[in-house]
Amino acid sequence: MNIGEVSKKLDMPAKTIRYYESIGLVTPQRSQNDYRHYRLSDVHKLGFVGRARALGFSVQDCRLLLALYGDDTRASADVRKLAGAHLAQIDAKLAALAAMRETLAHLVSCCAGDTRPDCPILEDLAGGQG
Amino acid sequence: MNIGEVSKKLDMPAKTIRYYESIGLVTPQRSQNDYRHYRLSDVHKLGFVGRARALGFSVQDCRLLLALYGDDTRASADVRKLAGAHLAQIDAKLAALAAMRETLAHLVSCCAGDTRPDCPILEDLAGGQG
DNA sequence: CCTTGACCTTCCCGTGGCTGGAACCCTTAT
DNA sequence: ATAAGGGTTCCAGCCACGGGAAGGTCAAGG
Repeated sequence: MNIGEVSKKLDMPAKTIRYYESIGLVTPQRSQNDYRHYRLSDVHKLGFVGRARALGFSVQDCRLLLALYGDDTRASADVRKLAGAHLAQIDAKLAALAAMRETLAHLVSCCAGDTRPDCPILEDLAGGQG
Repeated sequence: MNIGEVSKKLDMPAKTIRYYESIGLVTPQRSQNDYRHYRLSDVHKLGFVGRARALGFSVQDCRLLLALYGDDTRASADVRKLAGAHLAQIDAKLAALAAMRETLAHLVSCCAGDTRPDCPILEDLAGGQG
């Protein structure tokens, strides 16, 4: 398969696929005309990476996950540990975002939103906690 | 005030303060020795930006907010609109993150996490929905 | 045979919001 | 004289790509 076909099949930009090759994540063979030639196993790997990325794993994590996936002697504990760490990160991000959201929602609800200049949002940003 | 003093006072890296100058967000005067000299109003602006950033506003948004802040004839509706749009973005991010979290948490809970290689996390990443 | 158009290639720059580091200047104290 | 602790500039790098230029390749049609 050429890169365009893979791109369609996986709904993944060709640019992204080339990028993954450039960082040594999924390396296809080359045809005589120098076109990238993706075997089924390559396409499979790219799909794997795509799903892992959709779950928010970093590309580095994807590299590790791919290595674990290809290792028959892996311990599932290693995978779980990686995923658990990522989960913790997501939780932290969620907490931070939720806190932001609360503060911001409160400020927005306090703002009249009319033609007058008085605005508690700006006042809060200007004054800090005062 | 020199940059170091401002940095300490606002708990904001000097690098960041210089960056904000480089993009024309907060521009201090210069002393004779070419050191940046921050007046109270500059420090105030930087604090404003810091708090807006902590609420997740982009630097571009900060620029707009600063402009609104400095405009006596502003309408609070404009500020509210900006903040509301940002709030919607946060909500979208929260929803996406929460969905990720659910999927990932489920997978993690399904994984034995022992020395055996069998791992539903990898299976899911490999197989897609199958 | 030539062209058209769709594909592919490499390469370099830009994104956002900084951060790290090198190489150098200024001030003060010892 | 020198050392410490400010400050300055500029360049590079981070992450995970995306845009776009300049050019090679392939299949179909006139």
